[in-house]
Amino acid sequence: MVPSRLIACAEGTASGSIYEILEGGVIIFKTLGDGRRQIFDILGPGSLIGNAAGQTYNYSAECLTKCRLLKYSPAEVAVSATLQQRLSQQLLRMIEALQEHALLLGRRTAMERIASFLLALPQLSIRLGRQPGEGLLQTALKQRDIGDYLGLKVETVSRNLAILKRSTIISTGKRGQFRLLDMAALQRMADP
Amino acid sequence: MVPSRLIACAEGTASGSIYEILEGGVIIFKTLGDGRRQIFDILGPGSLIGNAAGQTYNYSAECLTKCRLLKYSPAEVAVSATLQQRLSQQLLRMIEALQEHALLLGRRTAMERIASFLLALPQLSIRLGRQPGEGLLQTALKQRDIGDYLGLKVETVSRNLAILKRSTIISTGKRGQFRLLDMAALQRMADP
DNA sequence: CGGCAAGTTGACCTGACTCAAGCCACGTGG
DNA sequence: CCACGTGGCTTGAGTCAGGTCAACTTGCCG
Repeated sequence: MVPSRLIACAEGTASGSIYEILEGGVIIFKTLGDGRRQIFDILGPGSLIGNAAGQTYNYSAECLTKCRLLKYSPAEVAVSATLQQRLSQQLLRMIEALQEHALLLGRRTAMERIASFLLALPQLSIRLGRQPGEGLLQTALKQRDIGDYLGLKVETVSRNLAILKRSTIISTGKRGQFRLLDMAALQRMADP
Repeated sequence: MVPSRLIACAEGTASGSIYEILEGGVIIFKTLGDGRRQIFDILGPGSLIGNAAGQTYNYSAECLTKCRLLKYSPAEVAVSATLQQRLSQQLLRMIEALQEHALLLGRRTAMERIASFLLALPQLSIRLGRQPGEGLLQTALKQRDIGDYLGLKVETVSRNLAILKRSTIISTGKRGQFRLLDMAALQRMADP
């Protein structure tokens, strides 16, 4: 068991072992030379990180919060049928998510992206941890992270959230807390 | 063996069987309600289409040109170890490609996208079929397709290609033919 | 209470989109 | 073989969504 705070694995690192998230949230991303960052997946407890077959990590992973990871060695992976089963299931889920995300990044407007994100929050929130209360969604993502996930700048995220708040489609509590007041409206804004 | 011209499988169609491309090129994409289209992969001979384990196709595939496909039934897939091996290899390749593509769509400028695309053309061109001559790259993609692949409009693609031509970094022949004259410059433009 | 990181807001800028017109390549039929 | 039609490419002018820059506020921790 590996308790970890920050970088789980850097781009280009030799792989083979995989990690299971026991607690906490992890973001999967790539960075460009000049610091531009694109997050393409957000994982929670139960998810596996690292490609068993692959030779090197082609991406970076970082814990959003303190989290507990369980490490499986290549040898362990090789003999465990259930582990392999889970890995390939997760691969499929990841492909599906990435395809949807590519559509979002390539073809949706800022507001459509924000609305999609908010609609996806409930599942994400569940995956990432405790909900603090009825309908109140908690996320460890900072607005910069949300921006890097949606291919937008912080200011754009903040502005669009402000618009949604002003039209009482959502409301916000403390840091990273959202409440979806009008799902139908969000749905309408997310999908043309 | 299934000779096919157009739609290979529509979004939401029940799956189970997979296809191998014997000849021709296939694009993998999703479309938004109002027609916005995002292409996320371009496949050539040797590639497999369709997720074996999945229940439904969550994307569309379309032949770029006349092409020949080989169909495997779910039963065939179930018993063939080599087929399963190839499938999971391709899954990994696809994830890697999708991640790189998400970075491109979310964080790169139009010119960076075009340059990246041109640099990737040689492999793509090989995958998709014959090269007509020394250094001359042929693609069945129309500029609209390139745009839909890179998350850009046709006009933007055309304009940026024009800039590259004017600076003699590339030259173009007939429909869909490119010649890369200054790879180093492209490299510089693609990666910051 | 102080200090710092995160979020908000305004003013301005610009890269990519939109709209529109014209051009070119290619296939078809006379 | 050429005239014509059509779909794809090019180019210009103008617009606008989202980025940039900068100041200010808020929340969070000691």
